[in-house]
Amino acid sequence: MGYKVSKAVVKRLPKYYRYLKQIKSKGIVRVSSSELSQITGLTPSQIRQDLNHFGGFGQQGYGYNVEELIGELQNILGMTVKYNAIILGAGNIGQAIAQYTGLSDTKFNITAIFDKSKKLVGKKISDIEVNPIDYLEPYLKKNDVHIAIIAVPLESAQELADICMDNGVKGIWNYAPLDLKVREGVRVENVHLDDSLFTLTFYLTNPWAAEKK
Amino acid sequence: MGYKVSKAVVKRLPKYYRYLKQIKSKGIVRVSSSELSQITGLTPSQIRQDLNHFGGFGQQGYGYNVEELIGELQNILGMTVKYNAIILGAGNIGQAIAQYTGLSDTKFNITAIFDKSKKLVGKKISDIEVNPIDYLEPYLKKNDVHIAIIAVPLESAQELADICMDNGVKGIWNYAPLDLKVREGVRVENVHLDDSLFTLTFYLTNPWAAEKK
DNA sequence: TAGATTGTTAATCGATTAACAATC
DNA sequence: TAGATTGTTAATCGATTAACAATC
Repeated sequence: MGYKVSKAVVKRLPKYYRYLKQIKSKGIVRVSSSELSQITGLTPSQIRQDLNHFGGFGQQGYGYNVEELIGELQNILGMTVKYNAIILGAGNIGQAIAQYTGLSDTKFNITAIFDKSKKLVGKKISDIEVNPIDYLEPYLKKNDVHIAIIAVPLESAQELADICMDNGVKGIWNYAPLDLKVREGVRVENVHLDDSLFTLTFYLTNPWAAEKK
Repeated sequence: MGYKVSKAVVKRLPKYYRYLKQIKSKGIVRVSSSELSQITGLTPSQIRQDLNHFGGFGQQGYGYNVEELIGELQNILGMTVKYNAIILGAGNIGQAIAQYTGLSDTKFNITAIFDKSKKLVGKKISDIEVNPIDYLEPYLKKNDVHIAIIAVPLESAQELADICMDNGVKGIWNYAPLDLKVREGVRVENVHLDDSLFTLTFYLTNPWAAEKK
């Protein structure tokens, strides 16, 4: 703890969390790295290595306490921190995110939604009213917003991201199909849906390329 | 061509495609690996290595012809192959995918949408009528469906995926927050939205972990 | 032709896996 | 205590980067 962690490790953490929750729902109290290996498909070594980046959560001869490990992962993943987020773009994607209920064991908090379309402004999406996009900047100045979720078309994405970054936003969850340019200290996570589809059609088209693992 | 390609390489291909389209729209005709390096942030070496998995598309002393390389990437990524896809789940995510216009330079083709909710059945989403989920199996038997897009809740995802795989579907684009179990020869691409969000909150919560690259 | 830039091999770096001593 | 399983170091594997000869 306190040193760099490779992106490969970070991307596996939510996966551990997901499987542990599943295990817990079956009433299982303890789990070993080799049991986790069987259900996740990762190696026991890798699982132990990954977790040990953040602390020794296991116990020799016993394994890991499921509930305890879930708690640790919630801390590690920032699920216990209150983050205020706003959604830019109230189209299907924006609405889907606003209505997504899977974040209920999280302190993640959507405080406002903005859209430029007059048709959508004023509409309520899971109890949050859609604001005109002009209100974005004043809103950011008045409120403490940590994360901006960008669900607008390609054209306006960078411009809106800039406004957010100019006003203290430190994390961007980007659904627009481009790589946003961000300043030092700001973190972007991209959800490039079409990239993902193309990797699928790639493998269907080139079965010979079939990945080693 | 004809041997295994690592997943890391495959994931960069759509990125190349995206940047090349952008370059082309600026009227640029040729590009070198070092120019591509500057705009993508990847190294020239890596770009040349990646492309050479699929053929020698460049020319010494010249670089790459932008339009030609775009064409090659379209072939490689399967954009020139006609794939029939169906969407399972007509909620926000399903609708967003059905309405997404970014696939226009693709032969990718959404032929049907299914949902279990009576409220949605019969509704038209970009000219495609939503069918009841019971029609899924007969539809698959009658039509040639290559890809199933799973945009249903966690609970029904695996069951529906099984029906699809039993009836010839070879690719699954999965939006449900679980890792689907698939049989030999079937390819899944997961879009785990919450995993993505958690990697974002992870970095905001643990700035010391800030990724090397 | 000379200059530029590729394609490709070799060197380096980092991530995964294996092994094992520590210990519950 | 004996058995199990971790935490952690060492070995292996694979991916990235560097270098350079081939060639347009």
